[in-house]
Amino acid sequence: MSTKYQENAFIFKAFCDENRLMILEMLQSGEKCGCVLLENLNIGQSTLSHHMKILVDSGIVSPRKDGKWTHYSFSTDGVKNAKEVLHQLTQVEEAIDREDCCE
Amino acid sequence: MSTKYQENAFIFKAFCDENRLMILEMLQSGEKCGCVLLENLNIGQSTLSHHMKILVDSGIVSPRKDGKWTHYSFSTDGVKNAKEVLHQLTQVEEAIDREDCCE
DNA sequence: AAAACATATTGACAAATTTCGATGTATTAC
DNA sequence: GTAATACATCGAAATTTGTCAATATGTTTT
Repeated sequence: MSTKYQENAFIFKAFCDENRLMILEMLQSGEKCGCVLLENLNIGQSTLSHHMKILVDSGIVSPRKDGKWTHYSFSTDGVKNAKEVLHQLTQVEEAIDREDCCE
Repeated sequence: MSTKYQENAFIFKAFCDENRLMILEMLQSGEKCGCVLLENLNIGQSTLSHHMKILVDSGIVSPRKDGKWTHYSFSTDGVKNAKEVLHQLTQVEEAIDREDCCE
């Protein structure tokens, strides 16, 4: 089991690493297979595999298996969800004349 | 110097830790000073200070110094910026009949 | 001025994350 | 069927991050 805090933190880990952001940038121009992503990054194949797992597990990216290739693209739902969660995490309640602490 | 990737990754680190998400949740009901935040978390004071530094440096939270207290609240601009960056990171270009790699 | 309080900083340690090289498993090409 | 390709998994090393206790700094209270 995991708390909602852990679950939400997990989503944003997708955006917390330089190489993952480069990967996402590449996916902006459409679906890409791992081998193409690898060509444009200075990391090893196993490291790419690790990052793709994080991106897929976060829900931001979807894999499409096709023979020996795996094609990755943005998950519309995952992205929408991340935006909703970000909005929810940062929204401020109506000011109901609440008091702060110490003064 | 730092790359845009590092800068953007840095913003989202604010949302990648369980305790920081709890802190943000507390700030939803309005400005809070460190001592109040500390009361509601199971971490030491120096650890809170560390997390607040990350939140402030990410731009999501603003500090307001008032005597011996520091009051923290959401930064409207910082939150807006994070949302914009998330949108930009995840937007897919128009399908310009681009080719994928291998098949 | 002394004591108490709020917060920041430092140094050390533990835990998590990133990375690599080696190896395993499919699938495709010859 | 053998070789080559794409990707996953494993184990280990390196790095980063979260945490604490101790200490320092500044403010308020008495």
